[in-house]
Amino acid sequence: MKSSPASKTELLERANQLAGKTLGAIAAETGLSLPDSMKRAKGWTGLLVEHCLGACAGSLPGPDFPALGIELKTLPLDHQGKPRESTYVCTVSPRNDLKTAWRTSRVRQKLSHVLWITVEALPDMPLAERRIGTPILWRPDASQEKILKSDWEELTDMIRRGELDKITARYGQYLQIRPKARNARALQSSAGPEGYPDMTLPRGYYLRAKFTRQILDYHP
Amino acid sequence: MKSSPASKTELLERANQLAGKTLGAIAAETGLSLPDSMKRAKGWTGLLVEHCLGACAGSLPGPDFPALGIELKTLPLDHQGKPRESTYVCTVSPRNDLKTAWRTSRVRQKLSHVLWITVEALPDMPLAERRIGTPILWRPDASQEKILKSDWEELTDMIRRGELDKITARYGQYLQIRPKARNARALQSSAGPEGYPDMTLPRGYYLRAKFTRQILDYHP
DNA sequence: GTGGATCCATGTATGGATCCAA
DNA sequence: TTGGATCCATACATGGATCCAC
Repeated sequence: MKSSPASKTELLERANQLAGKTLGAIAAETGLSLPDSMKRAKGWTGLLVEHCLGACAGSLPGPDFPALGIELKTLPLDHQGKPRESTYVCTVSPRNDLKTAWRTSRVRQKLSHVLWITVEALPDMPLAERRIGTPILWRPDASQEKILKSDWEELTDMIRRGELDKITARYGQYLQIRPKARNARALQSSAGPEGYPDMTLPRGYYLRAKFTRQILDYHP
Repeated sequence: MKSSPASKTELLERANQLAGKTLGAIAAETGLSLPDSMKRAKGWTGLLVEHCLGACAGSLPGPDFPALGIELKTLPLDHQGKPRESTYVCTVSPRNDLKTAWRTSRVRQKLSHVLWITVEALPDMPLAERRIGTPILWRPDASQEKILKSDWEELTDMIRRGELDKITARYGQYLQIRPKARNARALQSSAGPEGYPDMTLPRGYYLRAKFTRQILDYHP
């Protein structure tokens, strides 16, 4: 693990040094072993990139680069350079989310400043050959934030009305809520219609792929 | 792991079957491997006995035998048959402890009905040769509970006044508070003088050896 | 395409206690 | 003797995401 970058400039330098390299080459440099596939190592690329850039791995709940206020996200791309997957943002924490407004929400904090690291993710391409792309340092513009805020408020209102279990991934234009758990039987403490405790499936906030595609389109 | 005992009678039968056996013999029967010493396996005897009696290992926060409302504790004895160590009860949780009274406290719940399993624990005796003693099913009598309550209330009042960091193991006649952490640098969330969050060393409630000795004296 | 389901790593928290220096 | 320090196992929470049936 490298030390934390001292500045935005240093962070971008490191990220640019990764651009164009294959995961196999990076793994070899860092001494990490390459898994056979992502099936059993879904977060592997993210951990590898965190390691290379000196992010504070697994430290909660701040951004990956606390001194810079920047969050790191890897983004898997298809053969057209479009995102293949939605992007996980953070967990849904019904009690805490109801206590705050959009301005101070964890979703907004996480998304206020993001370093996107794109990675080739074609299903038939061996992991070792997949290449890192050009890094994108992004902040939401006014129109993007407006819609994110609207989505978040719609979802939070449903939670407030005790309708968490009615929320499906179909709500939200850019931001959606989907399961985020070990499996469908996992339960976490929640809040019922009138604030009473309840157990529900753990969920997370995700960015739809069509939204991250828009980000890429503005940073070609 | 055996199934849970269905009744107090069945639990006592199982405990009596362990009495007189050595840890080596029991480990062999259960297929568990005996550690070289307790230095690196401090809770080993407790886990072994839980296994043999069918306790719900590690399930929180109820008693070891939920259906019976009975807590299991092993008690290491010296060459005179006296307790060698204090007995851990439960962790100190400042916020929760302040919300409750003695009647509903976790300390009282844990101690309301205990099955004590004594074990020889002479320092020079090899682990494999140490023998389990006669089980003791115990409930605190009125005078014991009076003092436990008094100790708990004294300690809880100190926590309420924000004096958790001033509490040493010297307070309390039967019940004391001592560190319970990975090491002295470990920190956990606490509550400051006016309810503000604070970080302190994790601590636990313990029964002094002189108290458990009293229990043994009444059940010779 | 994508909504619902799932997988790994890691850090804490809790439950089982005993160690050891003064 | 014992107050303060420490050790192991296991479960849960969170952060990293991708899988895959429909």
